[in-house]
Amino acid sequence: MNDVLVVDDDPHILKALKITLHAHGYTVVTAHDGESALQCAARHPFGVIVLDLGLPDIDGTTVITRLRQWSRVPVLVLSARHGSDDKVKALDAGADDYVTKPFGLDELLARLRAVQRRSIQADEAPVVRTASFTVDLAMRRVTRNGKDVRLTPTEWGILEILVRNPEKLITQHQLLTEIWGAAYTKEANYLRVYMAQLRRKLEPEPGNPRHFMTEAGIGYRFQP
Amino acid sequence: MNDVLVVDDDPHILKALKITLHAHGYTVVTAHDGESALQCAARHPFGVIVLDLGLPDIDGTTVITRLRQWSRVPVLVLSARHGSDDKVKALDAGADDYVTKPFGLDELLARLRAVQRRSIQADEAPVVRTASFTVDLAMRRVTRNGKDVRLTPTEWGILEILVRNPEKLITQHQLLTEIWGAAYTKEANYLRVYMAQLRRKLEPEPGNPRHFMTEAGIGYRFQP
DNA sequence: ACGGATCTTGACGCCGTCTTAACGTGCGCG
DNA sequence: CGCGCACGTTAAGACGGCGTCAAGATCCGT
Repeated sequence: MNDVLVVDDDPHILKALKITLHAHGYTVVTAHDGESALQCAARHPFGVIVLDLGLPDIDGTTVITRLRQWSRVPVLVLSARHGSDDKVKALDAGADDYVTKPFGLDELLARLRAVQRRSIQADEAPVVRTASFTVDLAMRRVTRNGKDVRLTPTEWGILEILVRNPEKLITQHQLLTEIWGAAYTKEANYLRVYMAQLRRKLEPEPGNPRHFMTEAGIGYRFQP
Repeated sequence: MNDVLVVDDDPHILKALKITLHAHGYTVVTAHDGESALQCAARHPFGVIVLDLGLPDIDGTTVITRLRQWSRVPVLVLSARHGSDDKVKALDAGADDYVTKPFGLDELLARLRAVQRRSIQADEAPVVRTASFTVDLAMRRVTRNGKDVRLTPTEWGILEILVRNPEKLITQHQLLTEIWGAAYTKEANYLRVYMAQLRRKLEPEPGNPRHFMTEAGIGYRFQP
């Protein structure tokens, strides 16, 4: 859902936005008029659409209206016009935000984040599922076979770090400093104790871990 | 859900907004600083909050951050500062839109409509029922076995935050800062006293709580 | 000013969590 | 083959948080 569709008839702005957004981790698709923008949006589900109001073929507000007949994708409008009439029309047509040129790129990025955050919240909670248990980061809750699993604060701390970095190797040093503080980097024993408890509570076979893998001498890795 | 909370320290702007919004069908409540705004928001579910960044007591961005710890109500920020740094901070803290003064009233109204339209899907039932009691957030009333239960202001404050976030774990820190203020984050004792009172008034078995669960070392969770 | 409700504060026993240590196991390396 | 290292497992004691109660202190309406 990090795909963004940028619609503008000015090739310079288009190129600048494409480069900037790409540099910030977005996958960018561009369109230069309203019709192709609508077709693009219909063919591919974007996380957000950046739309210039001054398009050669159809009015930008019309684009929003037609888009809103079947899609709820967040739309951020760009415009050179400062007239509040245009803003009102675009927003009431279904736009989610409105930025007038010239604009700061960091402001645009912040508004993009704000607009996207809302649509994500409306859609789904940050939940991580595995074959044997489910972790709900927002609710701070772990479920296994439909039953809640009771975790102590330390257990949850470790689980959260691992689960937020799936497939990624987390060093013992990282875990120890994050949970206990920088003074405890030598207490690898703590990790062994708590990893054993986590596995006993969450793994189908605590002796043969499938989700909490240990990399000897380095750290641990969470496998969804 | 047409209630709007307007937060501004300038009484003239406050009055002007109140009149204008009221003329357009909104029910308006006003606050003149950050603390009272947060308390207002905790006691009454608003459809949208209009927040000026320049408040006398706490930074507007901080208000948003604290509000976002337990509420998803749409927030529209007003500010005299054109600097994009302020915009970025406010938006990333969780604001939904940002308008710089001076602004057109019709633009503000349009942005209000846009912000509210998005949150419609997320709107919540104002009354929460459990097996043993019923909470009406709008009426500020708790019923048990058909009888009204009398709650003190503090008891209600805690209950409301918990009930507005069903299933979700609320940290002691969140509760203490929202009810007593940021200076009381060490007084976990208060929570124990009031949780005991809430359970005595609402739980079938205060000793074996079924709805107000405590997560040792972290906080509390409301179970409908 | 008075009285009741509400909030603050302290003390106590209980229980869960953390810490720590000891022991067993598997693996690599000399 | 045996030694050492890292890891897994377990258990016991220390520690701190939690629930509970009750006694002041404070707020508020009459």
